[in-house]
Amino acid sequence: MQQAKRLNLGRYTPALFTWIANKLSSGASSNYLKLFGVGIETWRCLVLLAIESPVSAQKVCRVIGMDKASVSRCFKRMQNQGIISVTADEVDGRAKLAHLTSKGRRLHDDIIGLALERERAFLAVLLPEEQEVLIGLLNRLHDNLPAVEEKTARYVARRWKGVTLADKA
Amino acid sequence: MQQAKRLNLGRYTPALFTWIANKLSSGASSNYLKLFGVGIETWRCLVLLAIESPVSAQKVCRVIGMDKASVSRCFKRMQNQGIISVTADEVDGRAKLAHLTSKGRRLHDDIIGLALERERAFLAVLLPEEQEVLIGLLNRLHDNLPAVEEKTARYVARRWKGVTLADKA
DNA sequence: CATGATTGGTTGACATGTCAACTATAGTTG
DNA sequence: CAACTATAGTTGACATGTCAACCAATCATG
Repeated sequence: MQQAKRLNLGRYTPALFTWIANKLSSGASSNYLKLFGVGIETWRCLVLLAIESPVSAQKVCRVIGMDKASVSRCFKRMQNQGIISVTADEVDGRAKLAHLTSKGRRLHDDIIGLALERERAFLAVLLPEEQEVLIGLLNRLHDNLPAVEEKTARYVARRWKGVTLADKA
Repeated sequence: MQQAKRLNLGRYTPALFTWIANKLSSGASSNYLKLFGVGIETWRCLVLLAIESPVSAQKVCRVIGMDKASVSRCFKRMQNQGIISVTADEVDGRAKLAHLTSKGRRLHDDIIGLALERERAFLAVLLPEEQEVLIGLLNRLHDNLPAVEEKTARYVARRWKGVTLADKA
């Protein structure tokens, strides 16, 4: 069985996604840091807090796809900066609830203008219909991510069954 | 002038890109680390080395979009692991050239099967025509990234001219 | 050819992202 | 209710990604 020997970089979608996302995120992060003193993590939490406050760390993880370790550390930082206040959940003793403060609200309202401007610039090369197509494709691909890991695990089990790192060293 | 107060997360493309790319990359990285003892950075360099060897660090930066600091450290690691050998460029005394070793070639050929399997699983929810549309859109968006930073800089200069962090603290 | 600007690469510092181990509380079930 | 399991959050460790400062070699120009 002949195996493909090289990737075509211009058509290898994981690389394209990584490249685009990294440049977008790091550009955003460095702008937010310079102008507002907060990074992209805080901004992501702010986005959800502006939609729903109070909110638990858990919910942030589920909705924005951040790791719970990131959210935990980010909440602590935001609390120190006065962007959120934290209370215990009265129903569930394990959970903590983050409440957006007025300072946090102002910060959100400052950043959102820049965030939307960046998105406009990013999508400017696409026609409105193409933007709709893109959003639809992205959402379907996003929903498919769990299946990618499942299929990978099955493939690895088949193809590399019993092979360990030492065998290849 | 009324400003949008919240983002619609399901339609905010920077978030969708970040989410998809992070999950794809970290899933790939953890698989490559477990099975082959190398991370996603090494794999990215390997991809280019399989297409073109020898290659300079500079070229890797340009083609794959990695930062030169990452490439520099990655090359050093790969050299220690015997995946590449490094020679001086005879034409340009500053440049170093990375040559894929036979061990590196075997590693590449092992990983590419898994990488392609992951891409297949990822794209499985799209029809072939949709995959073509996606690739086209991604390439156009990718080419537009420099313009995003330029436009952002102009917007910041207009909107936040002379405002410093201290003013907002 | 001398000088200054540019380019390839290295390094330190730090932001971001992930995993795994751990604690504490909730829920489930015999 | 006791034992088990699941869930929310914290923390340490480390992979990845970026920037800025720096060195050395090259290039461009007067």
